[in-house]
Amino acid sequence: MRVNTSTTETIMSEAAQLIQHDRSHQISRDRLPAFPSRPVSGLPSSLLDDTADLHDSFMPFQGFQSLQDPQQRMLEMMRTVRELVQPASKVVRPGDVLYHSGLPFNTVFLINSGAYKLVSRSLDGREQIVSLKFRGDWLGFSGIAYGRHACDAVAMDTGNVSIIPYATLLEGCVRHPELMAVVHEAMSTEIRRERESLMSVCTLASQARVAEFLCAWARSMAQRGLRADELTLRMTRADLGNYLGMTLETVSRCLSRLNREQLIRFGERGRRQISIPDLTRLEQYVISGSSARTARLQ
Amino acid sequence: MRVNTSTTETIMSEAAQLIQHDRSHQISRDRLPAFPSRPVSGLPSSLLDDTADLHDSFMPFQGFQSLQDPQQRMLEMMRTVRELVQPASKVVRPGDVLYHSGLPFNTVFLINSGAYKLVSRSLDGREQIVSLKFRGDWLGFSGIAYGRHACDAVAMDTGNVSIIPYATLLEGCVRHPELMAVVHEAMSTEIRRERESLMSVCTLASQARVAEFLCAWARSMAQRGLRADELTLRMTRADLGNYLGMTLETVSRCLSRLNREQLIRFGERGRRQISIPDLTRLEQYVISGSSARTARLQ
DNA sequence: CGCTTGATTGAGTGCACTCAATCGGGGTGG
DNA sequence: CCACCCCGATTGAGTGCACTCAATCAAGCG
Repeated sequence: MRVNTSTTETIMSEAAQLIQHDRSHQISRDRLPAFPSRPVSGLPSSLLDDTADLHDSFMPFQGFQSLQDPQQRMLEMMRTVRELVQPASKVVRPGDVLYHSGLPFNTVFLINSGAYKLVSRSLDGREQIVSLKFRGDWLGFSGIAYGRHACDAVAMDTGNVSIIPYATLLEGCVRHPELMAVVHEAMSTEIRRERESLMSVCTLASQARVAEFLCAWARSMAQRGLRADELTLRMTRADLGNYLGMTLETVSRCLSRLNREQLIRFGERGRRQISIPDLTRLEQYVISGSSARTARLQ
Repeated sequence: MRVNTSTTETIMSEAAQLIQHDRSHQISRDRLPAFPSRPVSGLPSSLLDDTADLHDSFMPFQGFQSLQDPQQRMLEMMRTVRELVQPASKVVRPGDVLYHSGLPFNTVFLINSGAYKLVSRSLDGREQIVSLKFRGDWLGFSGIAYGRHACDAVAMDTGNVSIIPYATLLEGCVRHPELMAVVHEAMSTEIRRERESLMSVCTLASQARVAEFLCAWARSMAQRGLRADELTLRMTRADLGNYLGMTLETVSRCLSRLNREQLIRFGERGRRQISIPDLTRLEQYVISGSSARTARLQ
């Protein structure tokens, strides 16, 4: 990524920010293979031993961790919230803004349907899409910290969100520990995803980044029980490029190349519709295409 | 990346500015000026009105938001945790690993001193430093989501951490809502910082990225009451490059160039020690050097 | 029909990468 | 003590990927 230092006169090009592939989509951590046991180096073993046996004792709080199917878990989570909080809900249309960066924070949202983008702004006007959110995701957590929202939340499609005043949520958490577990889990998931985005942006070449983005979107859809082989992107190339940390031209070129290489296919209803004939092959491409773009550790 | 300073609303950028800059370090949100009221466009006003009056009612839960001085707030937060959880603590030495990615999650840590890096690994072996943590930061939140840690936490220096079994923390949160507020705030802060990192990587040219990293580190130190004009980086150029999404050679070149341009100065005790004669000037450089690297939105 | 917005593609350039050599400090052993 | 080595850091030379600029095309709309 290179930046261009031109003067500030252009328009809003600040976007470039992000990249990552799955930024806002789930990672299939569940598919994590049995983790190779690795010696815990450099750490007094007592540190880990101290707490190792607590695993069971805290399970009751873990909420939905025990459920295997992620989709089931999500539904369970949403049902829990509906029952314990009984939130109002709201229909949103494309372009609607749920909250603005800088405005006082007092509400979070749980997405029932639709697709949303979170846009951060820097002082000097750069804009960055920092996350994409879908059904089952929460909106607004980043505003807790300083009592003001940290970004804009913009609907990219018609959808529906539950409106949950933060005060109500906190009260619910106090009364119902299982709700607190749900909230913690959701925030933890959000932290994880941001990091995956960062990793994508930092370690993948542009075409692999686009490919991973598509993989992540597909997995995200699959996890929500939707079609994973026919994606309908609800974003312009500019949005995509901003999110992925590259220019819109590069996005376009990468998609064309992926199409040429048969890894994806454009749909009949415009080039925002993308079908993935073989997700495994696309995922394989990401791995093989992951060039060591950045400094190797160690 | 270039930003385009066109008509974009300067209003928000003020706020954004307070937010941004600092990747893994706290931002002083408290300095936020009275926020200019701005019409909330695109959203049915009822949506916001519904909850607007709740602001006061949830203040009691806000914990330390009302305290003005961030450093005071941090101390208050740490005192609260110590009182309500009474955690054990542990000394760590450079290279010690607090937890490994993939291992079962059951403990979080609160940093009393030292510097730590969080390293994520992808399935295909890529490694990425996703975050740097210091006194007052928490370690381990990302493990809540799937019951397994999402990254390695490695000490970069001698330090001390409080060991807090997650079960204990949850129990404490149930009993003491103010502790829950602290935890939520900490997680929210973590989400914010990850996003700031992403924005840096996506929108800044390499040299500005290095400069911003130094600014953030300096602010972070200042906020913790430490010297902000004499930084002692505890990382190799490779670590730095990995964190910033560039090669170690590029990091080296950027630092040399910043030194040549008098924006920084190398210390006597090696080139990992960096002094910043004029932080404001360095911050100015970041802003002016932020070219529109990526697709502009809209 | 012209205008606008989004997407694609081409041509050319430059920034950040790769490869590689050199330098310096800290530790070890002859 | 010095020679040696290893590791981290710096610097140079050259290359290539992703950027900028720009033209073209398609679709939607007044």
